[in-house]
Amino acid sequence: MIEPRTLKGFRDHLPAQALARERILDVARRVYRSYGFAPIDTPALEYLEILTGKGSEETDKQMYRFTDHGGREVGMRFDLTVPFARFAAQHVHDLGLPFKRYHMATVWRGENTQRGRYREFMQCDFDTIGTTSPVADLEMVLVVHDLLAAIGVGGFTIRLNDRRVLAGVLTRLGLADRGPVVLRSLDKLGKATPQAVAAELAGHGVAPEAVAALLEMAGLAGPVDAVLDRLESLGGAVEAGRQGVQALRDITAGAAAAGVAAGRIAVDPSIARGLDYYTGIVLESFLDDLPALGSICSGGRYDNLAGLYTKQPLPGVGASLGIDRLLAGLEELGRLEMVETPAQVFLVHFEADRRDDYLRIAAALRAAGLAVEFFPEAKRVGQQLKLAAKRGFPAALILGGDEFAAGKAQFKNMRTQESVVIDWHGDLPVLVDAVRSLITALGVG
RNA sequence: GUGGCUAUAGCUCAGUUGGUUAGAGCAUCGGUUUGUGGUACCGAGGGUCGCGGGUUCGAGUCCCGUUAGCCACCCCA
Repeated sequence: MIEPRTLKGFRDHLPAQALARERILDVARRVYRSYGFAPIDTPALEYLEILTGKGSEETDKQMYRFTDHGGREVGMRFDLTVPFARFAAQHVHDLGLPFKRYHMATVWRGENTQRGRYREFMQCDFDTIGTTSPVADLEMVLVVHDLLAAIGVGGFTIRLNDRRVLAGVLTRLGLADRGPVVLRSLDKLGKATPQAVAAELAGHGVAPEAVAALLEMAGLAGPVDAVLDRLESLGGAVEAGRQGVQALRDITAGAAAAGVAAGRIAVDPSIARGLDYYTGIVLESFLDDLPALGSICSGGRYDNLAGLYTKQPLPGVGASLGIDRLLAGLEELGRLEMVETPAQVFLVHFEADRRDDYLRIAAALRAAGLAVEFFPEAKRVGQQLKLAAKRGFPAALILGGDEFAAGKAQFKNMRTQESVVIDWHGDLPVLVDAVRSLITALGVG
């Protein structure tokens, strides 16, 4: 016997999880489309040279790579941004600018696993390229907001920052050339204590007064306007800093104008984002009830997406929903509805010799847009209902010899165990209409 | 990739200083009930104690390795 098992960091998805996942994907698709983002897809496998060199050495090390049967060096995509850069460089002429796309697909990273961190996971990216308009930045924030609200994740906070604010403060502190190191340390705030981060900064040779200024900046919290005013005085003397603060003012004001509740958005100067290619606004979002999970949706603005593949400058802004991390979080919070069937009606197989009647009824219900499962065996009714209950069916339709004789049917609400008798006189459309309205009344139509 | 913790039935766990045929609850399946599920009663299946090696008269229990999970670093969704 071969032991059935899966690779470290790779998982099976059982119906309850897979249904929850598909539901979120449906919501994401709907929200992205509602802003005009169009779907694209790219291959899972690319030439190695396309994928390497864009990220850090770290990502190169984490990439799954091999030599294919034709002797080509290939790699599996580890995010959706790099393939999109290649895609954009290759197809700009057909796309026209600005171009908005969404891409929901699996990516692979050979790194160590942890809760909400796997080696195979799905990302749901959306980006707008070919425009530097602040409207596109604002739209990114709005999409993230609508997305998390529509998924129903509970309380969440979108944390905003702007790379230029950081740059301004760093320049004023004489640390402009130490950017990456300093930002990486500041990015740990929230996970590590301020003292630990201060010690780390000092270890990098940052002067004590600069450490104090950086920690004050990163620790700023509270009302958006107050934070922005303080940031202005910390880094506004430098042009980049001034621009960054202004951009954040624009976006927070625009979000409010678009109807986003004030508490959903915060300006958090400690948000730096590891990836170096962000140049303007950066964003991370957290579940209020599980901030330790990390960001479930992150993004930002970049100056030039595809510089490696084309001379045409392609600025853009976009974000990515980490659906697997989000699912891990929602499951931990007990906020996932664990239903094991996508169907609405369980049709009990009561009398074996009535098989064709059942098939006719099921077909008519399906034609009316209802999802119906017809049990394949004429087993005991109790057993069939037990299975239906376990699977989470909202309703069961029961027709035995008595019902057929009287031209009736039992519609059973599986949650309350209450039955309604439908009098359909053997007239199929009447039965279909009755079932459909009962399903609608249950709120699962 | 580095370090720490963990690993007994599908799940949650018990298992006395190493000592005979490894237990419980829940879940599953069958029956009480050839027409009605989450309760009750009866019964059944299911474990080479993650895997491999070592110490020992004897290992679920001790040691080493390995695989997987969790946590921290790193990085990130």
